[in-house]
Amino acid sequence: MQDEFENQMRPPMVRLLNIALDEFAEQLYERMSAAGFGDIRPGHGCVFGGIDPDNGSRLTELAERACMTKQSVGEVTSDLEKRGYLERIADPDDGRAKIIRLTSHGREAYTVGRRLIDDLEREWAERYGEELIAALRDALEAVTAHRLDALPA
Amino acid sequence: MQDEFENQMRPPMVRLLNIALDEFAEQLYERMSAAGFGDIRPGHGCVFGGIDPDNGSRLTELAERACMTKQSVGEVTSDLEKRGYLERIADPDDGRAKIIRLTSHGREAYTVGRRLIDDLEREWAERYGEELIAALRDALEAVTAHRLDALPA
DNA sequence: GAGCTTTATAAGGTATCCTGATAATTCGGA
DNA sequence: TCCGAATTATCAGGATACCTTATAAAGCTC
Repeated sequence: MQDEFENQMRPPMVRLLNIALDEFAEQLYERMSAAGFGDIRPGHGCVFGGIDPDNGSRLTELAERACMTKQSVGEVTSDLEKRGYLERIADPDDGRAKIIRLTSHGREAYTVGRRLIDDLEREWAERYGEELIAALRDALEAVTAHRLDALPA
Repeated sequence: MQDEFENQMRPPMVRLLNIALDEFAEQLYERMSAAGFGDIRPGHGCVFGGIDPDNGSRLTELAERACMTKQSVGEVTSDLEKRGYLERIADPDDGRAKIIRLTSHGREAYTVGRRLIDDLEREWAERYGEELIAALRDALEAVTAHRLDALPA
């Protein structure tokens, strides 16, 4: 009863998550743009987030890691290929498959992106407190653990 | 240096936020559907999240609270109106404006939605620990505070 | 009352996902 | 060894959730 009353005027969790994500993403893509990668958009994350930066990955792998359909990831892949971030090469071990690999430009974007994400997280820690951001991380990892575990290496 | 090494293999914050939001939203809309509101979609949140359930609100208010354009919120409003959740009535105090009000069906969806969100948050607390979810809430509120503060009552 | 602002809407476009269908290749068992 | 089933990628079309630009009507200020 008192719990309901307490919660009544606090913003719902789904809204907080939404705003926090939006905030982080906004800052990230602003900096990506400033770093010369203005054509990288959130939707490209399903590739950059799952690709093996050294050996490349197959479309099926990327789709599975991103929890998306192969068609969707394929579309994003074509877009990034068109923009010069990726290349598709035939898989020598499987005639059906292709290996999606970062070009040198793609590798650059990948590296810069990772660094910007780390930067942002560090800045959040400085701004809001190390402990608070560590707690945020821990909580998010706990809440998403079963999803992350279900993913392949 | 060691910090970079520690972070290296942990999932990036933006991904964690993405998955957590997706997880919460998925469960919420699943239950909304089970409760008979299967036609309520995430995009409708900009109205339900900002509307005054008693007296209704103007489009401009809803757009400002949702940080969206009036056109976008207007589109969502028309959709919800078509589905019987809302009605638009002329504002007696301003000939330009219309008041967007919940119908009885809309009020039902609103109430059920709020309860389901509270339910979910309570279940998360039971599953992952009261303290962890409280910490998650606190951290998210801290990180989003400046955005929430910028909003009107 | 003229000019600016505010309210809502119309029209059209972009981004990010989806489902269903298709073609090529590989694999596994009779 | 060959045939059917599974796997890989892709094509085509659609749904959703936003956006920008332009318009119309009403209010506000001087």
